[in-house]
Amino acid sequence: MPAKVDIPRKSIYRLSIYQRCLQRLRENQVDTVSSAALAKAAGVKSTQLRKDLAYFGQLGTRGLGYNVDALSGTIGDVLGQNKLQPVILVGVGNLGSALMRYGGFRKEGFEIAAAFDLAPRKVPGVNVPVLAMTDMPDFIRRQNVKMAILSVPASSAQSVVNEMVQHGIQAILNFSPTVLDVPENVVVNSVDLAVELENLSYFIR
Amino acid sequence: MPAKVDIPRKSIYRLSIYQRCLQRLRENQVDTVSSAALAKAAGVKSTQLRKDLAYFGQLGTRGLGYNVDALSGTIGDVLGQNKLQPVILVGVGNLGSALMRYGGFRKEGFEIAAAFDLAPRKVPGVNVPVLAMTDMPDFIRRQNVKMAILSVPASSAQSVVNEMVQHGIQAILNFSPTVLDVPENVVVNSVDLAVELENLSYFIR
DNA sequence: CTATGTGAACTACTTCACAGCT
DNA sequence: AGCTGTGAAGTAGTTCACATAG
Repeated sequence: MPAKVDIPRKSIYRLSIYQRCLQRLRENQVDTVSSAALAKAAGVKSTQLRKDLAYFGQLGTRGLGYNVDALSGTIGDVLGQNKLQPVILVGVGNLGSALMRYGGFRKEGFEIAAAFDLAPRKVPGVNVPVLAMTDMPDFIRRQNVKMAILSVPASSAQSVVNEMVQHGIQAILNFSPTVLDVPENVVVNSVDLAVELENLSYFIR
Repeated sequence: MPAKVDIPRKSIYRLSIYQRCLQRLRENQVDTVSSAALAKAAGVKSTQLRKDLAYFGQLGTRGLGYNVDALSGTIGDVLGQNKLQPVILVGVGNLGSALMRYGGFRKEGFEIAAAFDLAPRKVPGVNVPVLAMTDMPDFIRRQNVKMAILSVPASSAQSVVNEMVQHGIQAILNFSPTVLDVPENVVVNSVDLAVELENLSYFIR
């Protein structure tokens, strides 16, 4: 795989969007698509799409466009979708249990291998074990889990993160409304609902 | 209020973070804070914080720092937090009902005024009316609602958006995994769980 | 003639360096 | 002396313009 260092994070985000559009094309038996058409579906400019894809080699055919299957496969490799990636979820509250019930992850190559909570109890209708927080370190090591979804209250987020990271978690999707402090080699994406709403609120007059 | 046109969107996001940190300072009876200290808490560089704040005037005192109450008030004004902003939520599934139960919105100045679903039924433990989709247009107009949270399946997202926008919604927080097409004057922030995970997946080796 | 790939130009954002108040 | 505010410099990301391949 090519060097990851100087590919913009925003390009990576867009690859996911392209991938979704390609999936739809595939379902519709389309086998070739131009940058213009795919860009339209993804809501970006065609030059941007071509730049994004060019980071990963010459993926298209001049005069013709991109092969849907091949492009989708390449993007899947880049995003690590092509092998099921185990993820743990920590904090089985309102949001946590809703996320456990959300089926969309598996389709995109992720599997919630287990959930953890201080007061573990089964989430109805979901086939994921809910374990005690004290079982987390062991689970991470044994199953070699690298990714975690964090949906605990803000007050305990940092301490949970410290423990996760210490036992091998390298990437965290954070839903707690707080700024997390992590080592250089750990990636955090934060989804902060209040921040998103406030941002919208600013842009309405 | 000053012209919104050339203030970077990222600055607005950061204002929300600063606001949270200020709130904590306020709880601890701190009344003055330096850009260095606040920036540290927010996880940004102090120059960036000062630039962000400078868009809204001279808010600090040279040699001293920023008054916590005053700064928090100004940011609240900018973000429209100082009057309770009504929001509707459309799509009362797993995620939708979890969002309804999430208490954090009100604290930040937002109130879920009503929720809408094709098959409306009360969400236990929440004091928000759940109404039929057909009631939405009227509700938006009568209550003059400008903001919406969208948590419907991808397949119906665009048509719901079209209807919302037609009746006056100006800002949408979108949880559906799809690209929305909206008029120029409508703002959309999308939170796409699969995209966030894929992005993390890319950055772990 | 069509559509990709890409250096060059441009735009947006961040950081620096330091002037200006208190 | 201490800390903010800000033009200037630097960096990152986007768009343009066009050479290149089918």
